[in-house]
Amino acid sequence: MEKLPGKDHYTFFENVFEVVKLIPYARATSYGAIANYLGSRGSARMVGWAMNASHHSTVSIPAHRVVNRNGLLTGKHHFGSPDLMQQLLESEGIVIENDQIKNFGEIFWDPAKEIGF
DNA sequence: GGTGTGACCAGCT
DNA sequence: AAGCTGGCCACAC
Repeated sequence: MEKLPGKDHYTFFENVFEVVKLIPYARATSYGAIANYLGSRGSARMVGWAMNASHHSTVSIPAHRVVNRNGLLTGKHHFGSPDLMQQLLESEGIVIENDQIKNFGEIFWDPAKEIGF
C-alpha cells in the first residue's frame, strides 16, 4: 500500500484504500459500510475525504464503486467530469438512474460481510 | 498549533 | 414526515 507524504505510519486513511481496492467488479459499496468495517461508524466522512486524496495517489483507486448509503453518486462531481463516475459504473454493467444505482440492494458489497471479519 | 471543513450517517426535534 | 445537529478523523490555512 502507498504511504502518504508526511506520514510515517498507516492510518485510517490507508485502510480505506485497501478496502476500496478490494471491491469486486460490477459491485459498489457505501462510505458508511467501509467506515463500519474499519470499526468507526461515524468516520464515514473520512472515507469520502480519503477518496478525494485518492486522486492525488499514484495508485488507481476505483472510487466510482463507492457511493453513499442511498446508492446515490454524491461524489461524481469530484471526478474529472461529472458524468465520468456514472460512465465507469455503467461500463461495468451497473445500471444508473437519475444519478442513483438501480438494484443497489443486489449490487451493494458490504466488506464486513463479504470479507467476513 | 487552533480552527474550519469535508464525496457521510444516524439520531433527535 | 422532514429538517437540523452532532460525531467521527485527517488535512489545509
